[in-house]
Amino acid sequence: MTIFWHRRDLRLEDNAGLFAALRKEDNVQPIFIFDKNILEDLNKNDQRVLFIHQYIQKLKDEYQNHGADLWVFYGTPIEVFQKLIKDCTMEKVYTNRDYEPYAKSRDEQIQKLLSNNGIQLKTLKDHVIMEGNEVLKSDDTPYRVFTPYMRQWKKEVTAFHLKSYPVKKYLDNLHQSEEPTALISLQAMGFSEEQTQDFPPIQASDSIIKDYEKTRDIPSIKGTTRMSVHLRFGTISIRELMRQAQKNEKYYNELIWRDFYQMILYHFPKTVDQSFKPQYDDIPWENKESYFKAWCEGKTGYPIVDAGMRELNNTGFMHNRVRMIVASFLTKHLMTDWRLGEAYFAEKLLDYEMASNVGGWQWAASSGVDAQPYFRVFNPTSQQEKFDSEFKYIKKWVPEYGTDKYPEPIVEHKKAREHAIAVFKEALA
DNA sequence: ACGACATTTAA
DNA sequence: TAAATGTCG
Repeated sequence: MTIFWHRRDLRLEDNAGLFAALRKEDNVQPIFIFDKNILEDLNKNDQRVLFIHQYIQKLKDEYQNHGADLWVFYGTPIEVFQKLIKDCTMEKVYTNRDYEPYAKSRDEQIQKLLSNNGIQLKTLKDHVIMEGNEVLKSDDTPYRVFTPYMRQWKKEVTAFHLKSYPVKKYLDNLHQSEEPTALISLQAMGFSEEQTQDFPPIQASDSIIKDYEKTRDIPSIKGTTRMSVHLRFGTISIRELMRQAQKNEKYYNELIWRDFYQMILYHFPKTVDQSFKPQYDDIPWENKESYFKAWCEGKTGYPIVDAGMRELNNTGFMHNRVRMIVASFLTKHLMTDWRLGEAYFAEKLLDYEMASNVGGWQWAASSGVDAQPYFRVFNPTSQQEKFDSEFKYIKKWVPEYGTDKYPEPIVEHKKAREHAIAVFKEALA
């Protein structure tokens, strides 16, 4: 028997690792593990667990339509594989590569366990178009600036990189099972079954892609594809989306940003909690609790910031333009450590992707790769005038804006800006 | 038996 | 896309 291990690739179609397993082996048994190491740190109403559970059910149904079954486990990966090694005879395990620090160490451990038992672990590229070491500078070191990276990426990409893996042709090689196993319930894992947030459909709208550059920065309209959560959990294939994105270069480039940040996290895993530019770890963040609380609750007195934070708190999503505004506000106006903001997003965002989130926060804090310079501070008022001039987005999330119930600004823009620039300048001198 | 061209395949 | 394989006169 050959095991195929689903992780952040919760789909049958155009799945690199599943394709490789099915083409080269027969008797392929797919599995998924609800990983206790990850789940134990989450709130019990975490909507991501619900999202995964729903798509696992769908995957299981799809496998069953082909006479097979998805085995779903609840435990740590090590425990689960120890049990699998005991219970069935397997020669190989296939899976798709994951570039996050936890995933890398988990996979190293599993590889050791397997090889001690004479089992091979085969990993494939699936989550990105170009992997960490595929697009390098001429001196073979990784790019640190997006634009030259993107140029080189485009030079190297071929139609073949974007081609779908025809998994369907080989589904006969799935291990056939007469009676399907039950799917563990959310309740049994200590999670709520109540869906309080909407999950976007797996469908990038063609009209959104076509008009992307005209509408993507306006948070009051549906101008972005909302594919992030599906890319995060692999319910859509990046290759398929990239092919669609070819219709609009701006959108296509945004997806290259995703490869870029995945590549950066792969090469520089320390950036998860350390500044990419080390001197930025000397910045004396003020981390004033009342400011952070006001930011989290959307009560800063800056309506575009507050609207964003309330959208996040209510829906698990925030429009990308507004993510940049609130991140700049927290790190610069409120002089709060970007790690606190990053952690808050990590807790709240349905589409949370470590590589992009860390990259984005370090960009805002000016500490990252290709970051904005520290003296450039978003002006929340002019951002609002530019991107929500009619207060549509603000009115939706901050209905009391303009009444006496709405708070006064907790900091004054000009003073906060000058203060931040002075502190950054001194710390970096 | 050969080159020109078409089709398939690779991961 | 580029290499390998297939088809045809």
